[in-house]
Amino acid sequence: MPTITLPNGDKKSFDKPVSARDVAASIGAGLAKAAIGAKIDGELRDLSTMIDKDVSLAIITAPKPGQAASPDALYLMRHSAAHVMAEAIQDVVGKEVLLAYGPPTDTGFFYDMYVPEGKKISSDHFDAINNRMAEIIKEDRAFTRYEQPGNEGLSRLKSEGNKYKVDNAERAMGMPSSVYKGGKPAFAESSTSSVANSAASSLSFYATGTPGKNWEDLCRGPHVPSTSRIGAARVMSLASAYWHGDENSDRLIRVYGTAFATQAELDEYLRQREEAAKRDHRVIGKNLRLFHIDETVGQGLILWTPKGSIVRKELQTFIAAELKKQGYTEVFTPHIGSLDLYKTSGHFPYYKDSQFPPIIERQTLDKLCTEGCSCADMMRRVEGVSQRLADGINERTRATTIAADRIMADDKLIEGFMLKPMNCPHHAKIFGSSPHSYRDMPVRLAEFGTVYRWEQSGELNGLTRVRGFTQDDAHLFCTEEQIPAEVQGCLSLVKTIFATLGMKEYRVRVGLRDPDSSKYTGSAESWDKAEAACIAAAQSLGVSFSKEPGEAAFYGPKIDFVVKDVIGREWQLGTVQVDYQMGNRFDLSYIGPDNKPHRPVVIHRAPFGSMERFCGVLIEHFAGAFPTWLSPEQVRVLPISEKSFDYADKVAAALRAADVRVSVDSGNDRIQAKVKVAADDKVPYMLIVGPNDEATSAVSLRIRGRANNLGVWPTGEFVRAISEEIGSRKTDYVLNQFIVYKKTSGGAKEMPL
RNA sequence: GCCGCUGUAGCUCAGUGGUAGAGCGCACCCUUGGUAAGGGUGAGGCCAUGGGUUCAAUCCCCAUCAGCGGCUCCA
Repeated sequence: MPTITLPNGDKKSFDKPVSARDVAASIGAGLAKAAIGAKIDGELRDLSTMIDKDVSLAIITAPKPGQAASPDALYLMRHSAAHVMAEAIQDVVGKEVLLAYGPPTDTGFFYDMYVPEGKKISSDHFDAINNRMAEIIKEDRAFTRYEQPGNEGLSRLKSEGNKYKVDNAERAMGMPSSVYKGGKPAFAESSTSSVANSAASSLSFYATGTPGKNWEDLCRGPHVPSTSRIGAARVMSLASAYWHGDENSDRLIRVYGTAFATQAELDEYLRQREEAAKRDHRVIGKNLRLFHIDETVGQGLILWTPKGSIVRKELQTFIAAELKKQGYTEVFTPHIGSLDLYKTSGHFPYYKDSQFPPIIERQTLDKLCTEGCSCADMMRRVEGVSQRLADGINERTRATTIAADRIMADDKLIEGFMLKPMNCPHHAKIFGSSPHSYRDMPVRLAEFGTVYRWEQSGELNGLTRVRGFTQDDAHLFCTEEQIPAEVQGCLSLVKTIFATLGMKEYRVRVGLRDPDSSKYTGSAESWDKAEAACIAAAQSLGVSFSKEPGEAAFYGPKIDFVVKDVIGREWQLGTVQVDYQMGNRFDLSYIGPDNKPHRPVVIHRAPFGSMERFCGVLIEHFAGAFPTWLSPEQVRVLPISEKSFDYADKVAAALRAADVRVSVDSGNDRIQAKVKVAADDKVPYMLIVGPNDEATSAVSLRIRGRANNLGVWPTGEFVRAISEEIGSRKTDYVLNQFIVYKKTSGGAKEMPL
């Protein structure tokens, strides 16, 4: 006698077990028709799932025309599409392809498969696979679930000779894998891949059609009722992946695909991908000559060309001005620091894998050579030192105070320098170089500081993942009471800058400590206060934020910024981190009202991450069409013919005098070609000048992407308007002024209001 | 770092076991023009680097480097 509670609170009672489909039908024929799955007590299940006890139930429906599919609906469709794709691949490429693991993802799904020697999947197969998928979807075969007792199912899988499925089954049944020998945690532990319920005394299979007759797969489900409910699906790309993500294990082919409720949505998704590809900052950066990466200089090292340098510098000037308003003081520090410094800070040897190796002093090198120390010896020595220091630091981090000199005295075998991986040690030394009273706090030291990190070569990517980058860094040395206000200040800075750049959508993640872990330094009481401050600050922003326990650094809670660009992609930028540890490591203090020394808390903050990444994100956000104040070239004057070159120069000189970045296209192309080129170069304003304009001391205005051939406007007025737009970092100001001008005046000779 | 794909003119890309082509860009000439490409001529390449196979390699094989797509990683 199950009683079923619906999402609106209604209850329905039945006198015998019913399927979710039956419940949908009892509510309405329309709902039953639209239903593709069910959420039973919060868990996504097949529509055919039988219900024999009291539960809460939500029917998952295919979206109505024009409506977006729910995440649950997409999940069902994509998980089902993975089966369809796998079947299609086995039809097209061969049954020898062994299936491993095929879950849905955020944007689609993939299926990892083992392709035996002699067989190959390539993009040449995509058309055939897509066609076969379309056929299967059209055949509208039912996804039919059936269960087999665990041992029976297992021996069946073993007889089929697919060790990957055997492994999945064994894991699902809570058994140690008899086939996978790797040491890494299994991906099969995630809920999407488990093929049985937690009890797992039986295994579930899904036939795409009739069991024993049609294609089948070991699978936990759930699925849509039948293949036609998938809507539209498509194979997207190939990549390699390892079994269990373990590089010592079998190499599998990962075939990516995606599915949507309708072909129109799939087409739209593909269109968006094209749009995103067009915005690729690496492509735009090359076309617009914004930056250059030269393999002779080194991977992941950015050469900022003149145009890109303007964008970066303008951005930096803007951020610096905001920092000044907030009471920051600017400092400069060198790009390297001695190893001792990083032993104190813990960077060496803690993070040695993500840093460039030490720069050894000539004296030390000479000494080592004289001793007959080979490179291998030296590496071992560095490793040995590293290990001992790491062990020592590990032990000591539990103590509330670590005397810097104790760590520094630990080992003098290796002396030298490191390219700095962070700016904080230098800043801590600046703070520590003079006495501080509580009356001076907080001390806010800001630096656009360049740091170097050893990113794995496969991670490097344009401007967004590099080995040398300049952080918009600052360290706020403050009292514990000042934490909330300082964190708040960091967030308001971010808000101002995002607002100016038109990045309206962003969210923050507040990383909190894992309550069950003891790896954190500092007292529970301090943590509570700092976490509360971070949460309160995030709340006050008025944007969405999430609390993420376990995501804090070991030395304090943090706030991460994730910004959404105009086409909806998210980018992780910078962080604000509260640090209780650094004051101890560097033995920093300020004198409190009690005339005794106190430890300052340090807030690290680089809200935009790095200038490199932020510029990369901005290039994609604006698709290279920067607002006027950021544009490398703000105005291009296009003379109609040689006759107007002198006048064009005069116009350009007037703009230049007003600090506008302007150039003159004095090529001998026709005006059409000059307009085309200026548009390709994404110059915000084109001033077309010919004899007519010269006669009236005017310019013919054309605005990038907004309006063509706006007609004439007095030169002086344009200079005034664009100066206003640039000075206030606005967009559209010139256009708006022009519209006002056109409305209120009859022609070019009159002045606008 | 691992796997796969790629590397030909400044850029985007064709192409061939007998040492190379297009379009754009660049230079020059004609054209002197009114809002998204006027016409012509020309310069420009050790075909990523190093080995090998071959009478002969840009092409086939191996290695290296770099880029791309993934995986893993990101204090």
